Amino acid sequence: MRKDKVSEAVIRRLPKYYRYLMELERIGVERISSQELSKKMGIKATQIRQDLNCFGGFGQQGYGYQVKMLKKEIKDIIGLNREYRVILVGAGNIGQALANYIGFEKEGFNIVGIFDVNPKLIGNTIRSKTIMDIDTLHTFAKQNRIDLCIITTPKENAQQIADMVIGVGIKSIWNFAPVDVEARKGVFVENVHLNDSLYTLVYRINEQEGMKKRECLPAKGGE
Amino acid sequence: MRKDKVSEAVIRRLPKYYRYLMELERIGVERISSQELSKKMGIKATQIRQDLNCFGGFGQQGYGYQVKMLKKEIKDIIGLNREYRVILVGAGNIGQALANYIGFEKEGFNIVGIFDVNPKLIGNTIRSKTIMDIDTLHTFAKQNRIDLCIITTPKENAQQIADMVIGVGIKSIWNFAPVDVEARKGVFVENVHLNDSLYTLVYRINEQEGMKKRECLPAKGGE
DNA sequence: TAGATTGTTAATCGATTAACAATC
DNA sequence: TAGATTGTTAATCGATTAACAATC
Repeated sequence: MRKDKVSEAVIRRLPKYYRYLMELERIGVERISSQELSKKMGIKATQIRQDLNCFGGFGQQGYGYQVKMLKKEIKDIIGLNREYRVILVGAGNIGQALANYIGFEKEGFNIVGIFDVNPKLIGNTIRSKTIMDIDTLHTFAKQNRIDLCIITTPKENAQQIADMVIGVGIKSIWNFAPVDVEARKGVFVENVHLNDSLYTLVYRINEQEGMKKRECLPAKGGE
Repeated sequence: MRKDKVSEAVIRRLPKYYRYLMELERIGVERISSQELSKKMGIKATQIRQDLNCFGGFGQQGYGYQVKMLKKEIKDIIGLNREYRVILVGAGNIGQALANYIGFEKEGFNIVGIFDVNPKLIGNTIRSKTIMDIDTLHTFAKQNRIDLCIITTPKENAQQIADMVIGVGIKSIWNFAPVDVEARKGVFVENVHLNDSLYTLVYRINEQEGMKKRECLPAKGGE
């Protein structure tokens, strides 16, 4: 049965389920129990069942889950059963990489406009899409239905771009600039923060080394 | 006082603190209270104090925190007070974007080797670093001290590359391939999963729309 | 039917938040 | 000193996990 509110933690796990189910389907697995899936994914079976039951009872007692069906369900739940019209603002390193990445297109994300300020980039094409002058963004966004805006500008411009595209009615922003883009209620922002990701990794490296040197653990019994 | 174990949640917030403190220092703010910082960051003041006290008492009662000092402390805690020698495997779209991004270099991450299988890429240079044949990776990694390996290969090769670099003693992996790279204890892996990030964003878009259509909320009192 | 495995309730665990004494 | 704000303990909240009845 459906839960009244799906927690952030569950939402974050949905794409992971999708990923594993895609792979299982690809290698021809027909059914899987929460137990088996648990072992593969490294999370508890009971959590899997709990998570899935936020959206419906997709399994069958004594049998498990049909991989194909469950994958399809999760695909629908995430919203990958439709197409998305995407614009990308900032055609630098990361912008170009994302525009070139065909994985997104395969899942229904179509880049319909690429924008930049740099005159050297304007007019160039990425996968047959012309990079347009950022001054034309406002008009373009008004004239075309756009579902999602990717921001890959320097951090100084990110919020300004966000405000502008929100102003013309765009409801979701995938931000790669290293600032937290803010938006009014009803607009969805996902801040990626690659730096942060790297730093947590680096923290762990040093945490271990630090243990020895710093002796920061209050001795808690023997060991 | 230092906590015996710093939770994952706290670790994930450290780079965010660092980011905000960098900005505060840049714009010339000398001191800040947990209350003010709370407002800026959108997290509770009490959580900030709780978090910081995992590592030490950096504040002063009745005054707050010295921005410069606290930034320095967090920088040290994360481990950004030293240099890292990095190799990058997979010089495709994302690999090139990361190799070109100077932000990492500024924080002490030096790319000392770039590798690919593609003969068309091998020999090319990215920021004056030559792309080398992946067959030379094993020898290279043995002969050079390397702190971190960035994997930007297709998903099919990611685990294999990981196993190899772990085999020659590399202790941390920043993986961009859309699979969960596994590693033995003592090796740190950060799986980035850009797709997952996009999908959670997309989920939110549809969640809202879904509300109306599906009527999945059990009516809980009025409204 | 017997065996397996789900869906779901209840218990546990951990993280966030409130409250306040300590102290600058 | 009085006011401000930390550091820290205790309370709350939410997420994970265990347990088991339901059922295929």
